[in-house]
Amino acid sequence: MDTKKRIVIAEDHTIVRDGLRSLLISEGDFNVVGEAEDGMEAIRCVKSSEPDLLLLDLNMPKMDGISTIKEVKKQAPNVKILALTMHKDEEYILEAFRSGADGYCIKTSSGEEVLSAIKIVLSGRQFVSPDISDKVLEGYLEGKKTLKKESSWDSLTQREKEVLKLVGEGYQNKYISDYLCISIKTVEKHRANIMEKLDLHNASALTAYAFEKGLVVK
Amino acid sequence: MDTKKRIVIAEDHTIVRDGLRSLLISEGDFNVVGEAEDGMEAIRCVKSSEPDLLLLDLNMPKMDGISTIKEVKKQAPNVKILALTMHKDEEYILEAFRSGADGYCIKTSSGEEVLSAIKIVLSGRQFVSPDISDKVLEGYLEGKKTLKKESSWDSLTQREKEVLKLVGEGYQNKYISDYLCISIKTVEKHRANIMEKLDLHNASALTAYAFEKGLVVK
DNA sequence: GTCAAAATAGGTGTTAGACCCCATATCCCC
DNA sequence: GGGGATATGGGGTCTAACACCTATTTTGAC
Repeated sequence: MDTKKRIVIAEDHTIVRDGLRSLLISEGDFNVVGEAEDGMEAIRCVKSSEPDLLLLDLNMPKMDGISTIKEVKKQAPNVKILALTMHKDEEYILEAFRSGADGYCIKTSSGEEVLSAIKIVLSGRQFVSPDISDKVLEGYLEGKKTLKKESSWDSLTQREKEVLKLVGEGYQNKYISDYLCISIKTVEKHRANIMEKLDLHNASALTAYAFEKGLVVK
Repeated sequence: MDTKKRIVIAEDHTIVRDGLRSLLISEGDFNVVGEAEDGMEAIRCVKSSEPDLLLLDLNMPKMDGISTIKEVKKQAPNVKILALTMHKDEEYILEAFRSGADGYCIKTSSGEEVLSAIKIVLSGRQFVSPDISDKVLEGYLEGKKTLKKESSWDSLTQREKEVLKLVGEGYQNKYISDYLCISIKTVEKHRANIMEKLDLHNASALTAYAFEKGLVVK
């Protein structure tokens, strides 16, 4: 009889997937019973493989990570989900947990950390990368503040998004004020509000954010 | 006596790095003698560890992959370099090879493929992922087209690209000057030169350009 | 060995933007 | 009608960024 825990890996980058598999297998207690390259496939794979745990990269094509979590938990509530993200998506932590994730590792997590995260999650507890646990704790305690941050994008008003897009495209306040037919001071004010909401502090960072959010198309 | 080949892994995502290490070690013929989280560190690490091969992720913070390849090959010409990329940087294949890369794997490569790529490169031959080899061949044949492509981009010097990447990541001149161990005036000068060459006139525009060129990874 | 390009760095300004303060008009919601 | 969010503007200060000037050292090509 095999008491090894059954795991499905959902990760679109083959190299990374192979690396994760090697990591899990070398540990000894795990069996990789399925692999998926996008969210859809992950859902099908969980259905057919009936794993104990799904190791899920949140940044995959065809289906966003949050939706995938929700769908998996709906179809197979007993499958534990450890979310993994290679990018700067700390904002989605709360959303991931609310959607049903049991653990959350980020890009700075070590392989060792992922392994222990898997064990913790399989034991029924929750896991968050130490690097970000403070943030989440804050969020649970304070409630509003981090909730706002997590949905920081949603907290922006239409006008602010409009200004942000123009900033992201490299225009100066003077040009933006002319373009929108408002005072420079108003543009500056919008900018200040955006920066406060997003916790950013210079024009380059704003531009980078606009690109990350897909507000500016390259 | 240990005849295992010495390898340095340069990859900023710890999870991926750990996965790659596990993959290499499980194969049996390789020793991971050093690891780096950005280009600078990779260069230092190659210097001190004297590996047979550098497994180099091209998308890392603080220094672009091409510059890293050039610098490594300059300081240690005998070290083989297998470039690895998680993103859609097929455009840079030619530039990578021209800069001194010995092999090129993309995100769709399997662990197995990376292992065999390493062996091929160590044996003195070149390797390109089958998925893209056609493109490269085309590029070699047509020649000019791929080279001409981005004139203003090509007019930038290596140092300028390096500075541009840091600017694009949202760092200020002061930080950049400290990081590169040069005067803030020099950074300003580079910035001015870049802006003149690209006909851009503020930090946001520079950041936007860096993103468009894929210099900054989101 | 010469010459051009690249990288380095300093001086002296101007200006755009970040960070404070403040006020007003509109709108929607309870 | 009061309260909150939104959009609009103005005051000021201070610093990073930018422009334009100079000059040295290093590097590589010819």
